[in-house]
Amino acid sequence: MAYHHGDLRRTLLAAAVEAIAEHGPAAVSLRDLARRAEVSHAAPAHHFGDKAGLLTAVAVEGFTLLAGALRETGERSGSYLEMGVAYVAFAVEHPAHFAVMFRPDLYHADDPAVRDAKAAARASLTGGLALLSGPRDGDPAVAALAAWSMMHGLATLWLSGSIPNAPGDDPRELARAIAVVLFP
Amino acid sequence: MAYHHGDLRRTLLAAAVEAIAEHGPAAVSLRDLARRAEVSHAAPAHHFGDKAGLLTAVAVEGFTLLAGALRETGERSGSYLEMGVAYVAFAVEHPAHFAVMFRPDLYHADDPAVRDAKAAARASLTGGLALLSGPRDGDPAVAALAAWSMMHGLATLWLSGSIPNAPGDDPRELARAIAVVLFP
DNA sequence: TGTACATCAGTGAACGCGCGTTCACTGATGTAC
DNA sequence: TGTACATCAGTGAACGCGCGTTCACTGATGTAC
Repeated sequence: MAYHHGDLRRTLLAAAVEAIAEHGPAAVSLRDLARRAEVSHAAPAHHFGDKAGLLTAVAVEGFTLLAGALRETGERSGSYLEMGVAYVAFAVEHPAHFAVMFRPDLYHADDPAVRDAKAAARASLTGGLALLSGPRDGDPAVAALAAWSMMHGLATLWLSGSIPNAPGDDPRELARAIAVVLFP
Repeated sequence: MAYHHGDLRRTLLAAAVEAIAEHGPAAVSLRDLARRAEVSHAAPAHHFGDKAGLLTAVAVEGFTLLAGALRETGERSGSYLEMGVAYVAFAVEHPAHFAVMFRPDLYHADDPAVRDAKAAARASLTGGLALLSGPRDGDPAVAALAAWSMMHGLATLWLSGSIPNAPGDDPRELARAIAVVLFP
């Protein structure tokens, strides 16, 4: 094995995502990541400084992925409802990122990279609001918060296993069904 | 100080809620609780067995409180919408309980007491659906999931500090506003 | 009312473990000449 | 093409810390008689 790994940063990040998916963000240890990546236990600190630095990188990656998925879905489908479905799909497909992103106490939330990525995701989301067809009465900011809350809540409940009697259900289908209740 | 504390179990539970509110459920240690309660570090294990046992007790208390608040609000107001507001109010007033309740990986989710308390909360919630006035088209189970997701999502986003530009806003008011979008 | 005894809540010392952090180091890589 | 040197990624030993768990114990309480 080479002394220089080549892409240890990316490897460690992938190991972190794997570990978070298994045991949650709080249970991640730098030594465990080093073990998974088969490097010395001091190597992760070399790249990320500390645990919060590592989770910051995960959060940045998460918000960037989410922003991209939302924007892409909006452009492709032209549907705000489908953007909501994409939000839930992102959470289900990237549960580790999702778990970190909304735990700002665990990472350096004031890091410029994470602020930028978060802003991009938010811009994708609010930009999609214009796709809602027809005139709606009421504050559009309230409608946006309603939609965000609903999709975020469904994703959270699904990931925690709280939604009953739906073992085979696809969360994307559930998202679509409840989104129709909100925006018939 | 008396050798027998008298109500150490309750004291430890209160200390746990305090510690969880400060550092999250994953960061709780039995030794820290003992320190807060000013007892020997072996005492908590005597009462709860282990950390999961302690968090099980917190979850039971949380679901019981939530079930009571929902039922009481439904009976008093006769409004499904106000029950949704009460859900968010519970989360904001009992953030530690709320944080534990939906992390079943942290406690003994198959414990009968927690199953019962969870079922009671669910019964309060679904019972309130009957309060919705007027005939609604569509599956009532979908409408219930929509409402639950929305309120749960708002609570989660609020607690994580994700809702922007609303420093002085009362989350109960936000809940009421977005609930109206769902059930005009 | 008093005494003996069972029960149980809480103690405190001891253990081994995994953790984050530090630090002098070593091996690989790239660049200047 | 060859050599010298700077840079930096990763090493591995060492440290102190807080943790959960165990276990023989002790002090308080309640009950039987």
